[in-house]
Amino acid sequence: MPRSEEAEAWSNAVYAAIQEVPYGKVTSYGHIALLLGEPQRPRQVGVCLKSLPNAESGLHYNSATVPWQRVVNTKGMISHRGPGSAERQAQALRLEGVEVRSDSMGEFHVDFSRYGWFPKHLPSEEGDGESEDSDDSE
DNA sequence: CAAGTGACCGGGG
DNA sequence: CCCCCGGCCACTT
Repeated sequence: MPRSEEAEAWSNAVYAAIQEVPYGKVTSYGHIALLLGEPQRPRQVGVCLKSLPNAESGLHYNSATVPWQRVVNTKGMISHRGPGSAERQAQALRLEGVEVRSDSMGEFHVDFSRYGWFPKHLPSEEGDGESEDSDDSE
C-alpha cells in the first residue's frame, strides 16, 4: 500500500488514466505518464500497476476494474516480469480482439499501427507521413 | 541510513 | 539496428 497521500493520489491518477484506454486498444507506460503531465516518470506507472489490488480487494481500483493489460512498453512488447504474467496479459488482450503474436524469444508483441491508442502526440513532430493514429471519434 | 532494483523511455555511439 | 547510459522515484535489502 502507498506510504503517502501523494503516492496514493498518483496511483489513483494512473488507474483512472488507464481506464480511459478503449476496449481492444493498447497504449504505453510512457503515454500514460504523458497524459498525467509527468512524461519523465513512466517507471512509476509500472510501479503502480505492480501494486494494483486484486479484484477481491473490494477497492475501487482493482485488477477487475482497471484494464492493466492494455498497457505495454513503447516498443509494443510485453516484458516477462513474473512466471506466466506476460502470457496472462497476452491472453487478456486476445480476448479483446487484439492480435498478440509471440516471437521465438518467448516475447509478445502488439502492432501499434493497428491497436495503438495515443491521443496525445508530441508537438514539433508534424507534417511527415505518419499515416497512423486516426484518433477515433468515439 | 545507504545502495540496489525495476510492469520504462529517449538519446547517443 | 543494437547496446549502453542517465534520469526518475518508490520500494526492497
